[in-house]
Amino acid sequence: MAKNQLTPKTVDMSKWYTQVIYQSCLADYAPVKGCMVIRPNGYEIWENIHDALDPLLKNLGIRNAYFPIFIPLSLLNKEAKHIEGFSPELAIVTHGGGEELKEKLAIRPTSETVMYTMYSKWVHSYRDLPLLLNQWNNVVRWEKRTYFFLRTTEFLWQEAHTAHATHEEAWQMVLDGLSAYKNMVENYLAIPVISGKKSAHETFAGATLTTTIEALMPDGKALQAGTSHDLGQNFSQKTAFDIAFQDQKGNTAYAWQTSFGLSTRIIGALIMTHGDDDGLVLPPRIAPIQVAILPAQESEVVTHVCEKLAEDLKKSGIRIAYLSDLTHSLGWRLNEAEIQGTPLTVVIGERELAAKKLTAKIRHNRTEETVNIENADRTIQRILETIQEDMYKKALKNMKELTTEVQTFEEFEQVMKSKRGFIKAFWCEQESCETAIKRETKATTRCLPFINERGAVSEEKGVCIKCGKECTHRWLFAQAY
RNA sequence: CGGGAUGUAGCUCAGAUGGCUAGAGCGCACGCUUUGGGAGCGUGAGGCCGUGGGUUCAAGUCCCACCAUCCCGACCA
Repeated sequence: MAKNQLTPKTVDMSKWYTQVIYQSCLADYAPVKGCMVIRPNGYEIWENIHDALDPLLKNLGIRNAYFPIFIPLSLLNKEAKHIEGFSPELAIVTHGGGEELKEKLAIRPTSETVMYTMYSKWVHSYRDLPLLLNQWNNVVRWEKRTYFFLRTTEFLWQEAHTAHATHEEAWQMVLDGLSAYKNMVENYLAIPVISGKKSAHETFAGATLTTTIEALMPDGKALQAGTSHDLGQNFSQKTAFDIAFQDQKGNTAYAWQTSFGLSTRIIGALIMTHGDDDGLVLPPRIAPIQVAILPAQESEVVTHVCEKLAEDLKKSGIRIAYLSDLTHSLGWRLNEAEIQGTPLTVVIGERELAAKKLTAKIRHNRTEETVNIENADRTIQRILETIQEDMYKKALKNMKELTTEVQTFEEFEQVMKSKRGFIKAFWCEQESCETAIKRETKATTRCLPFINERGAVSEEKGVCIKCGKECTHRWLFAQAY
């Protein structure tokens, strides 16, 4: 009874979303416009994302480093499209130490320019390549409108920046980075994604090509979950950052570069994808607490069994919370675990001890299982794995149900007016059609899906749904977050 | 930056046509009784009624300005 009344997810997802975040203490608005405080419950999710993704990046040979938060404006100006893309959303420091600065400093909206200034100093020979660095940091983009996790003025992310001797090698890194994201998002966050390349219009400011992983939210809007860019030689050329080196033949060459990032935005996707009308639901591999253990009564035997289980689970590397405060009723504690999105809650009381079974409550599908007390830790581990799989399957099923292939613009409009979701449609790749579709339906191109890990796309014969011109690519459209 | 709305207790909100000591529910603290789905009763703490100005004998209430926040658009990860 009287649990905090959440707006049902299907009624108003945006209200639901904000309420879940407050209820679960993930974040709060900060006393700075557009900024949020990430509270421990939210930050621990981010730490787990870090712990899952960081080794995947290290496997690609990427090492972590740290570059300054301040970027002299002159550096940002070196790549024309880059500055053009970011200047409207820069925060700029004009004073320091009580004096007006001779050169104003931007707070980084992304670190290409500071990092590549250094890359230019460090790269002289083909032997210095590849240079593969990443940083976990904060960036600031002065957006007009903000939304918890999805769009805040300051956000946390990881940005990897690599420089290579050849374009082939760089392109492989673009794909490897994207695969690392897909791997992490699907296997840890249990969110299915579509990877592909962005249209010219949606390409990152300063890149020659942008690849993306796109997730679909239950309300039928798409969320860009991570991007990986082929920067070509746009930043390395002599007129920009001059990342030049001598190749094996002694000729001067310019580095081929990539950059890729994944932000705290993904936590928004996590909340929306799995949450339900009772609040947050987290997949086990990312949940700060994987198992909550609740004693139903205060008795020596019950306490003993609980503590033993807690110990065993900890030994198996499972993150547990022992909710033993009996001044809170069992119901209160069950709700508490539920609100935190804890994947599995184990209740142990006299009833359980008499039957030599534990009651295991599974959050995401609201079911209950009884588990032998003997070797319960192993059974629980298995259940957690099943939960992880089931949550992914459920999300995948939802994504498929919300994906429609259309042949005509009328069908396209129809889908956008009803269920939205991903729409697969032929597009001639001209910006005029892309803009017109967006204006008339709110849908934008999300990507041209890859059909394999090497970034291949399928070629088919068709006609553009907007202009009717013959074309060969079926693009993925959706209204974007 | 355009359109709409809202600022009263920690939270959600009520305070109609101005009127006496500003209220409720939830939450919080304490006590007793409870403990298998947010328990019950009692007591209590907690308010520059967003800010500034104006009208008036009298303003939470009316007028003006400002500030802040939220929602919807355009910009964006």
